[in-house]
Amino acid sequence: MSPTTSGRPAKPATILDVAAAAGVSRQTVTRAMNGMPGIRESTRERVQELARELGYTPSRFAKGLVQGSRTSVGLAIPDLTNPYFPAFASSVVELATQRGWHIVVDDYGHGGRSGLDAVEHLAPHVDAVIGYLGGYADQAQAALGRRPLIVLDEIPGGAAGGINFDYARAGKLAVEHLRTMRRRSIAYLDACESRHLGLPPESRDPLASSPLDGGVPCTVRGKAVARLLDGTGTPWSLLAAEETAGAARAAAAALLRERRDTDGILVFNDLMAAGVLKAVADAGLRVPEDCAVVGMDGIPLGELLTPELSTLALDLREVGRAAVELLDGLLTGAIEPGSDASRLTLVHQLILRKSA
Amino acid sequence: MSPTTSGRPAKPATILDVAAAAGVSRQTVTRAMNGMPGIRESTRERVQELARELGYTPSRFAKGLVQGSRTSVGLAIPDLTNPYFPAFASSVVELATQRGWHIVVDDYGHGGRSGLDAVEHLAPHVDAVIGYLGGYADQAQAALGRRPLIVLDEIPGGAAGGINFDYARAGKLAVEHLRTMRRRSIAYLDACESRHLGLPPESRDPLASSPLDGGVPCTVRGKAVARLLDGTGTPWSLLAAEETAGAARAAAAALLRERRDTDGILVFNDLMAAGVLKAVADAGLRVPEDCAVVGMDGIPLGELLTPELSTLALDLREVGRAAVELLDGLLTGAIEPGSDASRLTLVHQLILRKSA
DNA sequence: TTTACGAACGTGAACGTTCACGAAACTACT
DNA sequence: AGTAGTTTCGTGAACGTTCACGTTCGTAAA
Repeated sequence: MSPTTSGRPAKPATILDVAAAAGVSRQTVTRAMNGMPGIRESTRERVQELARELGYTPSRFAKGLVQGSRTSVGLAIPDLTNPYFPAFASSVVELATQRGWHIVVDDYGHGGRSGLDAVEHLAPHVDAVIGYLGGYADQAQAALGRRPLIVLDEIPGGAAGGINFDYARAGKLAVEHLRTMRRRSIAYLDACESRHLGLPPESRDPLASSPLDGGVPCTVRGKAVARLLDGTGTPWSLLAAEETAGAARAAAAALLRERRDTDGILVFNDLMAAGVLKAVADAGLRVPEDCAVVGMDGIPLGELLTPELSTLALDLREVGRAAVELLDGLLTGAIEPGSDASRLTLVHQLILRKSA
Repeated sequence: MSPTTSGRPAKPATILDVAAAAGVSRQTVTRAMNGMPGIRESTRERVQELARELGYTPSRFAKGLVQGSRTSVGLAIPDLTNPYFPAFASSVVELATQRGWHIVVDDYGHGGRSGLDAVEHLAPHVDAVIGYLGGYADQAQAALGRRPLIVLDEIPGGAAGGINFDYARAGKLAVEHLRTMRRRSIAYLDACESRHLGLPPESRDPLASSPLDGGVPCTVRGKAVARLLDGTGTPWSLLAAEETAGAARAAAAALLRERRDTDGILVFNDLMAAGVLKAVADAGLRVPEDCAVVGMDGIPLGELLTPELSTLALDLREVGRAAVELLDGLLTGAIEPGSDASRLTLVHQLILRKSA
């Protein structure tokens, strides 16, 4: 038996319904519901009881209209299926909740949507956006008007704030380590998702999607790694795959068939590296003896793989913290949009486990 | 250079500011912004341009107040760090977005918060909630009043709708398979997080947290498995660990030290099973020859482990779809809250890969 | 010229809440 | 009893938008 007497789902009860039922005024109901002073305790209880019975829920619209917006923040995520993003999102949600913010999430990985689609979907409902937008940041900031936008990875000029990663430094750590290990034939497996290029899908370089030596890497981190590997003077292979473990596994399998001497693979991210680990095992090779594998991201999953994945790790909770604090500064006015203080660069740490 | 002339961040522009700037009325601005008919095309463009320059964003509160609530749905998640939940959330977000809904997410896994805390945090901002609440469902439904609540796993009577899983059937599949494999000494590793008990933390049974044979399993699926294993007549071990791979690894390590003959382990979920896989390898045993491992959930991660994890798999996208469609039915009135149509039971499928 | 009519645009009202006041009732002290 | 102070409660206004009308203007048919 439900506590409500009946099921007349017509109109939701308003504050006036409660006031009438209790024989008091709007304001008294407000005081009762919001724990405000200036009301007799017995009255408060009576009103609250009545409100419960009537199924009264204060309209968030009316409340927001008069009180101004409590902060509700959009979170644009390319793909919740890649453990990197939930790890990041978890940190953001935790810190946002601590501040009393609300997170409205959009995973734009399905249905051919872009980061811009996500922001446009989010825009009418939020006061700010944090997100991995894959190159649409300028247009996204335009869609948000004055409301702050925190872009992660590959910040263009237009966004209010953002966080970058130093891929040159990260790549250097990995490449130097692989050379210390005396690896002579290194490969880099890049991602070929168009969103990393920051251009609409149709304009991406088809060569970069080819399984082997597809011209130029299409991602920022790929470009950084390519520069480093070019600098070593030794030959190296470039390949690209979709940003999934399965696609990476297939691409690495092809690589190991065609370039038998490959003895070290640096991978775009940890999820893809997990696939590469599988491919090396499939080929009957040992990791790291026959072929070392280094991932990028630092997701917890890496420790569960066999062999445990060596990786260029980001402190994911720190990334989330930085994003939230940057946004906080922007919202309170402590940080000027577009200023130096609104940009931040985080660095990777080379974590050597078993795979390299 | 920003398109806006200056930086007077005082008050955000309203529809009246735009109307004044354009020399027209509120209503004309409304028509221009919302693609309504009855306005000259040249006027529409002029108003839109002006709105952009003034940084005008329609107040979602005022709009919501007059138009009524478009559906914004809360999603309460125990722990985004467990790949199961992002996989589920990804499906929910995708389908919700297709319907024009918005998802407000709360990960209550940190800071000692409960599923009820999450719902209470969400309640003032959403029209419905979907979530894994771990036993607080009745109180959560009370906090939501008339608004629909879809509870996953362990539905009590109070919630408007919910999805259950048939653990008896699932456990049967696993136990029968282990017995077919001639496993003589089976262990079940349960989770000991209090939220699975549906009781506040302080009231959980301390015995169940002990590493070995800690009395009675504290989760619903643990109870179902215990019943099945008791039915086999053969001895079996019960242990419990926190719901992380690391804790599961430690618990399984202890088990393998103290019960050397253990040759089959059924695990609460896939994440914990990943830890168990590690523990078995740590102990110098082979999977599945020396000790078989079966997980539960069916997360994609399982395929990346070595050996690949056999598991009682749910179709996670299907779980999300069911939740969204149930909520849809509740919101449109097609489904009566609490009716038979509002409850749903999904079944696991035994996927045999390499670990059993 | 009148009439009719549609296109383009404007105005009062309403949505449900809180804020800033003011009014009333009750208490305590002279 | 009179007065001051405090507690409890009520009322007009405002928040920014859309809805349901009205009004104005121009054009074409009568």
